[in-house]
Amino acid sequence: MVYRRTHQVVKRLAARRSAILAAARDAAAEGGMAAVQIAPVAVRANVAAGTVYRYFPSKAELISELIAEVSRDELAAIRRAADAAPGPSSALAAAVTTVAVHVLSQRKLAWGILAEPVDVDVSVSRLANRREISGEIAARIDAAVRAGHLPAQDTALAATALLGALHEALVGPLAPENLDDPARLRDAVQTVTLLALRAVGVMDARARGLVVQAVLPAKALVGA
Amino acid sequence: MVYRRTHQVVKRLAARRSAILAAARDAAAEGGMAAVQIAPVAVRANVAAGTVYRYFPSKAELISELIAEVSRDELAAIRRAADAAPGPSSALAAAVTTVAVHVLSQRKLAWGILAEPVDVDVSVSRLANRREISGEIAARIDAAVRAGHLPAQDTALAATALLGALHEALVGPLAPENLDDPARLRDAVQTVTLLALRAVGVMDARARGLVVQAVLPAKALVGA
DNA sequence: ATCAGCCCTGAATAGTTGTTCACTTCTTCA
DNA sequence: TGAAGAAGTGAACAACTATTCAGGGCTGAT
Repeated sequence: MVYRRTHQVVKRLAARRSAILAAARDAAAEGGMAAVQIAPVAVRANVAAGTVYRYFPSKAELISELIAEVSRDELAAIRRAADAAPGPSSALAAAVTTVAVHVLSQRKLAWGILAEPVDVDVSVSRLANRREISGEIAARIDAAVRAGHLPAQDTALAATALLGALHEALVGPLAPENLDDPARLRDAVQTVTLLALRAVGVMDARARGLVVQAVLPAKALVGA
Repeated sequence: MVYRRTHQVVKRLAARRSAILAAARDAAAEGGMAAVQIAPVAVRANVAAGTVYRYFPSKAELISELIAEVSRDELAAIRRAADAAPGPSSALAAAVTTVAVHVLSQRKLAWGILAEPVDVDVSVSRLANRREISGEIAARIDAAVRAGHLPAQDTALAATALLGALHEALVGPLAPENLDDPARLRDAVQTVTLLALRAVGVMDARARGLVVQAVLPAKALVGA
């Protein structure tokens, strides 16, 4: 053989792969999953349509990786926030707030990742990622239950319901309008977090305190 | 003119229109909105593809009417259940339970109507219908607030969050599996209703009582 | 410098599905 | 019964996009 991949080439290939993924992400953030089409993505990434297929075997695979990437980031943020909290209830509040803030910071992208149309192959991948996030929330609820802060309950169902409430209230089509205004945004996050905590059984008064605690550190993320 | 529509013909036309809508509804119930394609719907309705266009100017229009029809039924059911309740809190509980039961009785259809892909024209219609249902729930929350049963809150946001929680927990991809089993189904409805009531500020103990009250009459609907 | 082998290109292909329309069939009424 | 007009048909058309592939260009060892 008279050709072998040089380190430089390997790096360029990796960069190109990232560029394609980033282009897909941008497209999704702008126009939802429907806007993630091979030709436009290729243009954004400065490659030809055919090149995309040298990096991803199919569009479904590309979208799956995109979803996995975004979900990974979100899960890590949730864990970080929750682990930094002083107790199980605070951790739950922090987790919920983190989801709310994340989802708000990229509404269109979140919508695409969470709910928009996709074919079956993608659904499988998406489902796995959502399960992980839901599982994380469920674990936090469970911890609070075991600590005696919450009544016993079906934590998996509760976690799913909480995520549904957050998503619908914040990024769904019925979500409030002016969420670009930081003050409104904070209000929305607080309101929804309060609802979520009460839903799993935190007393109203206590919930209000937890919300305030949780929203403070989360503010830093809003810019991100 | 030597031709005028006879009463019989008018009736036949109306029947055909209904048949097409029903075919679309069936298709959606079986395979989601993606399965609502002109050709298959036409076959189900025993007409040719072209005939569909004599009754609906476009696919978007057909789907919009389908959504409107289903939403109208749901809204009526919610109002009926809530109005029959003895007080504002019971009414809210009844409304929530009704949504839960309805959504469960036609999961695929509900999913399609609520969340699945559709083009812009349809989104507008869908949005209007969801707004109505959300508004109805908001009104019920508001009534309970005014009666002093609940803390003051952003009722519109709360209503949206509740609907999101219900949908995600009951028909979303993370929903529990064996909801065909009636016992499980009732458990799920109860659990989710409890979460919803607590979310808006009903005390745990009182919420449990309301749930039991609300689920009894709603049982009748499950078969429907 | 040279050439084997890989990467990239983008026009062509193929599959899907909404929509149209020339034609047929049916309904009404003189 | 016959003609006017409406309703129904379904094959053809059109638009959109994922995917392919034959050929051009670049990279790296000799």
